[in-house]
Amino acid sequence: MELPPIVQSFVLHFGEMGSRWGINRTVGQIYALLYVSSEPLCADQIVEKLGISRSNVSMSLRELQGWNLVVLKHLPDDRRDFFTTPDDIWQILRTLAEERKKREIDPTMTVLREILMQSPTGEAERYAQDRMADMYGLIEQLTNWYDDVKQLETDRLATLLALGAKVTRLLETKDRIVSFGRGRHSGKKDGESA
Amino acid sequence: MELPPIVQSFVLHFGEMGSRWGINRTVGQIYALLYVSSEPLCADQIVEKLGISRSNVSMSLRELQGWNLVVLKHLPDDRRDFFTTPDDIWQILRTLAEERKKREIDPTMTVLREILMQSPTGEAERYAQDRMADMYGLIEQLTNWYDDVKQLETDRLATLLALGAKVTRLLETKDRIVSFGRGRHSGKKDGESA
DNA sequence: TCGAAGTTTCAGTAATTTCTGAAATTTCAA
DNA sequence: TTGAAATTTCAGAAATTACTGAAACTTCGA
Repeated sequence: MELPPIVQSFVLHFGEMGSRWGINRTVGQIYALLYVSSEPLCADQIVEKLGISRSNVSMSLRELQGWNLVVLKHLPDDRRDFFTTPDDIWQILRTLAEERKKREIDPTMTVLREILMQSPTGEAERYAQDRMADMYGLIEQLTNWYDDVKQLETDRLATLLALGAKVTRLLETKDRIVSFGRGRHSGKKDGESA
Repeated sequence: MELPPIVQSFVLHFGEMGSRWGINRTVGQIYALLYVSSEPLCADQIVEKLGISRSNVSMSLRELQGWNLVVLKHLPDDRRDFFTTPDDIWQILRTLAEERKKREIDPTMTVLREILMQSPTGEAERYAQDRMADMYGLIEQLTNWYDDVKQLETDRLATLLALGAKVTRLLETKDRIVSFGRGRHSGKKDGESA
């Protein structure tokens, strides 16, 4: 592997973390390399920089394309494919969230839906189904929130993030204003500060 | 495996999904089984229900304890450990978020911090470091938000979720009120509706 | 202290996943 | 068409991860 030390640490780390993130070492390394490269790279350049086989690079790039995490570029008068990652890191985040949801959550929701359609035959099944319904409900709340928030433009999303838990204070303010306008007070207590 | 069909589908699904979720098949199956069981189970009961070796159960339970995903219970006059999952599914969600952050994000932030402390020696390194700084900054925003909202009580968190992107409309309302109070108008356009 | 019940450890094996090199396929200019 | 460049496929090898059974350990009552 022939890389500047800074880049090398980053690439090796992504390789090691790969398994925790649901991708394999090579895929992680290639992604890291593309992410920190200012110019798009072709497969043979990746082979050279990472010291892995051509076929492994080919398969890993295919997998990254499956995740929509890489962008193809072409140079004039050059048949080779060149690869980069999107410049906009928020876009990368959105893609990652979408793809992980697709792989890690959607299949479970499908299975839960199927199971919840069946009628339980005994007490144990009834209890199990109730628990699964709880799980289904919670995930549904989370994914509804996600579907809602993912539509936001980046700067609004950033505002929302920066606000964090303070939003609840805002909510209380609104409650007060609204109930004042309606001539009555909400029952909520209101003691929190900074 | 001797289980009601509904429970069996659920358990097998969790086993299959395990690899995508960063746990192995057995760990996934055991967790699923405990989650849908109304009573705590001891290791031998798990062996029997899932048809796997005693030692595998022991190691997998240990791993689940490492994730803080199981609760130990004891019966009077019985030395055996019995295991369950917490009843409160929001608590499970919090634990899961915390542990995944610890395993999937924190190590990367440590590596990024270390790399960003070094001085780049050339143009390529400089570019790479800038990209890493972008990544660091984004993850920092996300984790700050997370640290903030994880403090919320469950019902407030649920309110926040239900609100979703509508929060931005609330923000605009507040902007209007505040700027009205200060005797001037914000520059933001305001055309969005339901 | 003994021994029975329960649990964990660990070396070896099984299963799975990743990676490679060689062969096959695609693409495109001449 | 032909063939050179680029890419993909895939069977098997290599590496990694998961699982088991046997032995070791722990706990606690008698």
